[in-house]
Amino acid sequence: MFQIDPLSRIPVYEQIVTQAENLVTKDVLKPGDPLPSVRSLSIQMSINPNTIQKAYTELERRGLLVSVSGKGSFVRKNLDDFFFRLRARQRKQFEDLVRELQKGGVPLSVLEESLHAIYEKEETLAI
Amino acid sequence: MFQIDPLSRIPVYEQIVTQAENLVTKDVLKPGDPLPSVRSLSIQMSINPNTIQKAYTELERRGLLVSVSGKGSFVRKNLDDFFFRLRARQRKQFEDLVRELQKGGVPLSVLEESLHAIYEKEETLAI
DNA sequence: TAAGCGTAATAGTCGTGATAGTACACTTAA
DNA sequence: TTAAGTGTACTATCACGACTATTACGCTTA
Repeated sequence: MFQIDPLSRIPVYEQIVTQAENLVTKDVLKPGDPLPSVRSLSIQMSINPNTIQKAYTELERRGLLVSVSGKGSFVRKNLDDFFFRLRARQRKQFEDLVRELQKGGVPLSVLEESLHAIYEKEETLAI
Repeated sequence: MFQIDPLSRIPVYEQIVTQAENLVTKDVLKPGDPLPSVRSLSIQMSINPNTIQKAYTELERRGLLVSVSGKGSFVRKNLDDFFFRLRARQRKQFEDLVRELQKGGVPLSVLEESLHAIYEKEETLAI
């Protein structure tokens, strides 16, 4: 379900969070769907339960899932708020980097080229 | 010379490296120019000498400056290699993020808009 | 009742960033 | 020659975040 790179400089819990967000975005995980339990994921991926829990706690904070003691964790029914804030975070991340690169003297044309080169093949279906 | 934010999640030495790169890019620091000594910068900015040295070592590794024992640190005469690798790093940084956002379902149009909104006022003079 | 669930708490390991202090070899100017 | 300033090296210490290890509690369900 999740592909984790333990050698990455990106924390494991953050990798899980991002991948869960992508699965929901792609509609692979649908509202109401159960997520793997903390323990089962922990065993399956050889990751400490605390790390899984940290990811789930963050996902709940972001409005992607709801956790119920004794039952499990489920994708939230109403994802409007989650999607709204996700898009805001993504846009800010992009804009922060672009501003940095602009400060570093990178011309607009270079970024435009890279952008289109990446998107050229698989055009995303607009909102 | 450098504006450091000690509260940033970005390491101090990395802030120095980036700002030095920007100064060279903007031609504020020219080939042959001396950089402040490790000690003077350390005192002036109330930063440990080791942190300054770490930044200078990285800048030398990146081909921006040359350090001479007993004399000082100077902006390298031939910056071709430095600029080439800097541009490659910047482009990779941008492309990595764009690919992540594409995975996250962000449509091209949104990134295009953000990109142009940031660059619209101050159009960089192309290479 | 027993198994599985989320949750909480504590303690320990590890790597990195930063600090503090000392020391050495070199260059330059007095 | 001497003194000051330079880059460089080294060790030790601290703080923090990510991660691990372990135990425990209360809940739900078959």
